[in-house]
Amino acid sequence: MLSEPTLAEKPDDARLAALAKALAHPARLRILALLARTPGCIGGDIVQAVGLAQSTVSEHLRILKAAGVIEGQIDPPRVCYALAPGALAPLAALIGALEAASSDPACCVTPDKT
Amino acid sequence: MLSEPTLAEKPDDARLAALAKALAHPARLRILALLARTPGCIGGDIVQAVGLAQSTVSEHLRILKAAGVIEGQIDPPRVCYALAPGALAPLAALIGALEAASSDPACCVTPDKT
DNA sequence: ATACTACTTCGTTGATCGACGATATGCGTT
DNA sequence: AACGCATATCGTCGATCAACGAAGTAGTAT
Repeated sequence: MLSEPTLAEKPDDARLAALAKALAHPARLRILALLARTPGCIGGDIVQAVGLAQSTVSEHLRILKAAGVIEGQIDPPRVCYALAPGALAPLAALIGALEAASSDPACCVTPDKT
Repeated sequence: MLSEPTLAEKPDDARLAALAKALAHPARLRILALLARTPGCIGGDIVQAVGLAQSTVSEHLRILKAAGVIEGQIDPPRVCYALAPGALAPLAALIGALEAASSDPACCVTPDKT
């Protein structure tokens, strides 16, 4: 008998949660904003702009790369980072759907008790 | 002398990061999806749909409320939950801007070395 | 008053995160 | 070969997260 899918049966949720987690730190948002206005940023420039230790920034960049949000092209000894096209589209679609649903005026209709 | 703002001087980043963090768990995404298609959900229904312990779901609901993503209307002894209109608009705007920037073909232009 | 329901909070546990300095790695230059 | 540069990784520490069962809280019904 088929039951309603549990949490573990919705891989999309885990993927979207991972995307959201990549954005869930101010430093990573700052890095993304920098890459948005300066395509092709060098790691050292990012370290300067963010104001954290080089190893910390490197870790944040690693997290963003692992989530597929940015790409890094090696130009030894530097790495040239850029936003990955379309990487956030699934999250954009999710949030768009939630925003559309939240505008529905039928929220919180309490059942008639008479 | 004014320097480039550091991380701590961009409160928007922290707020947007907090919004993203609220979405950074599959269970919370599942709850939001449920509320999107069933406005006005009772806590007990959410517990059944998510498949976690009641106290765990309560904690996730608390996190979503604290982030302002959902609202809860008390109808004793139940609570009626719904998506908060416009709560994710700032995150939608951020992601939209990043997506627009990532489509820019000027990515990773390496400086001419001659 | 008590009993029940639904939800919130607490305490615990193990896992994960984010900061850093120190160190390792890979590449190009000399 | 050695050196320098830029980046990646490691180890550590304190903080935070997410799961649970148990206990607490608030409102309603009897």
